[in-house]
Amino acid sequence: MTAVLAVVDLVPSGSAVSYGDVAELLGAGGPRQVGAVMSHYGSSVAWWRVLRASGEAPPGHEVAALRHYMEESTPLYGAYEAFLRTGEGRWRVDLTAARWAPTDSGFDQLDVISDQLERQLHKMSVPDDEMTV
DNA sequence: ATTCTGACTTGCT
DNA sequence: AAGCAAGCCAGAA
Repeated sequence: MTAVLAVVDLVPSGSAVSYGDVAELLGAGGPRQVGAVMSHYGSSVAWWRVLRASGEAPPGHEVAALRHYMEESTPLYGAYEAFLRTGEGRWRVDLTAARWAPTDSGFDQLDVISDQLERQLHKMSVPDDEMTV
């Protein structure tokens, strides 16, 4: 799960990714797994930058998320202002515009993260004496 | 081992 | 646009 959180940390302010994107970048698991992690440990990171593929904020946190989106000027659709005031109306994050495209350094980070994850999955501990293969 | 559940997705009405 | 069914993956019961 630390892997998921690590990926979320990579997403810059003003942009976002879907649960599925994270799973893909991670090269393991699926959207539901990412969602599960976020629901339990998401509070320690910028959770609002991970949302449904449709652009809807995480269930039960739409108001808090919207405040963040407005602060970060994340691309939005619809009557979000009205929603903030009255709680009525539909709105979404414009993922086609906000979706994060990993930078070069970002890819490097992702490699490291997915490596660690895989190692963890295989439950393989690296012998401290020889790591050369 | 089997069944259930969910901050998910996609495709089809 | 909105609802539904089926896939999907892991962890919990």
